[in-house]
Amino acid sequence: MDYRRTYIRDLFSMEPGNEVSAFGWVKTRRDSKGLSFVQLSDGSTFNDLQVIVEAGVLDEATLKKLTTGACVRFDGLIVESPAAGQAVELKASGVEVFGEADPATYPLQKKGASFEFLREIAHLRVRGNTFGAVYRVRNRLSYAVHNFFQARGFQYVHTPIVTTSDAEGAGAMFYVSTNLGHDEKGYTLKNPNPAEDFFGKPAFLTVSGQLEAETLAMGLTNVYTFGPTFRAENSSTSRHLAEFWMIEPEMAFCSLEGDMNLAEEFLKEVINDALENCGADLDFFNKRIEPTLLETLTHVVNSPFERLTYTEAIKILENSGENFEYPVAWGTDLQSEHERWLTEVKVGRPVILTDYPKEIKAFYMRQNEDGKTVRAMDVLAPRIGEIIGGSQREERLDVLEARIEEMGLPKEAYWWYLDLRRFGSAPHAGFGLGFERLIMYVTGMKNIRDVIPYYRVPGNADF
RNA sequence: UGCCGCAUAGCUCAGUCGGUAGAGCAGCUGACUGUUAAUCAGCGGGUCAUAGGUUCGAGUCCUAUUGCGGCAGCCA
Repeated sequence: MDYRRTYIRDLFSMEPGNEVSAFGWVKTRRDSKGLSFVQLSDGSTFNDLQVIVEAGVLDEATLKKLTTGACVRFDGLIVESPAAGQAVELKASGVEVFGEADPATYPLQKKGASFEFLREIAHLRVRGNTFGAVYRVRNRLSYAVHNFFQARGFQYVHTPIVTTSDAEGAGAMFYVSTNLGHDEKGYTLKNPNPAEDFFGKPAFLTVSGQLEAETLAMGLTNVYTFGPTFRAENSSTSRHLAEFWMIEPEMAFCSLEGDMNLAEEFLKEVINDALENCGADLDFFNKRIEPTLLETLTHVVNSPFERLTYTEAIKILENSGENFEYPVAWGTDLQSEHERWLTEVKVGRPVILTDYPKEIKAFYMRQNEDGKTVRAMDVLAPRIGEIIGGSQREERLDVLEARIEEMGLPKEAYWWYLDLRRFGSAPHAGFGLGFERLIMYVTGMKNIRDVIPYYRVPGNADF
């Protein structure tokens, strides 16, 4: 056996008459007098291969092993299908069963399992229609992300996953330590002093690669990261994970306008890539998960994003006549209900909001001339809310230092970040995009736990 | 972290006024010569999340705990 085999995806385009072998897992078997139909999947495409087993080809004992979940190789002939539903099928001449799956205990069935139940068997859910499709789209989008940036001369950079800088300010962090003992009572801290721990100081899992990506952009010009990120927030919602994948481009010689252009181009291109390359999967999502999916995605690809300043958005919300649970007022952050109304009701497609009050945004965002707002942008999308957050960065040393002091942040910790402004500072901008939220948007899946193979949330890190 | 909801067969669920457990699917046995969420007939399958309480009697009412989910905050 060799990895060079014909995937089931490729068998569908073969001429009838070809002698082939098909490897995969049995989805279902339907018996009729004289012949059996086996649906076989190898995950290479949404559609299953229909295998015809005529009476007498296999002995009764072998046929009985072809149950849902069993792993097999069928040998046979590609033939035109006489029935509707598929153009070609495999007429079996022989089979090898690699692994049986006891039907009495195999937990997957062909019908009606809830996503909540499937999360408990996350190691098997990939074999179902929905999760096979989710993971294929996830793969294609990953590829499209790299294509997008590489085609524009952006260099892929790897920022650290373990960091001793707790200064990003993007959220609660996981502590990293080797200072762990284990005895019959359980786990204990061996030494409470971080100075004697592995790194000689407290260390954490990264919450963002942005600050490090900025250093790399100040030398490589246009860069991007695409890697895992960790947030220890106790947030249990359908759109938060403790471990998620983030895409963070950073561009030298770029303003907020350029940043917005990149964000819009990016979303349109990768969504269009999925439309062109994951057709069967997206058809399934459109049929079974989110009935407006294809319409929405096509609309997003073909129409310009609405761009509003924060101040304009506040005015629109104040005049909306809507009875919001939380009041709208300049200077406070928009609530989920406000963002949803803007993007879902008012505009009906993605909205980019810019120039937020400096008090509700991070220290590194570039201050506007008015002294009140900063060059920040959020891209809001219907169904999922905030999908991108970005800004033009403050490149002026004095302004940045003043802001750090104003916010009471430890200036010493930012010595290397401030060096970027001391030596060859450049106007620059970037954004962060949660990859799982992008997948939710493209697939229509409602819960972020269902677009990553193994999800981590407060209280759950199984598998 | 706060608020709300849910927990009954392997899965998805019903269970009326508090009166002693039901269906579909899955599984098993069989029928059927083209099925594709196959169909048809039959069979087996339950500590009603856990622990207390109220009651003659609790799946049903009350309390606590655990698990899961939704929303909010935080954000991506």
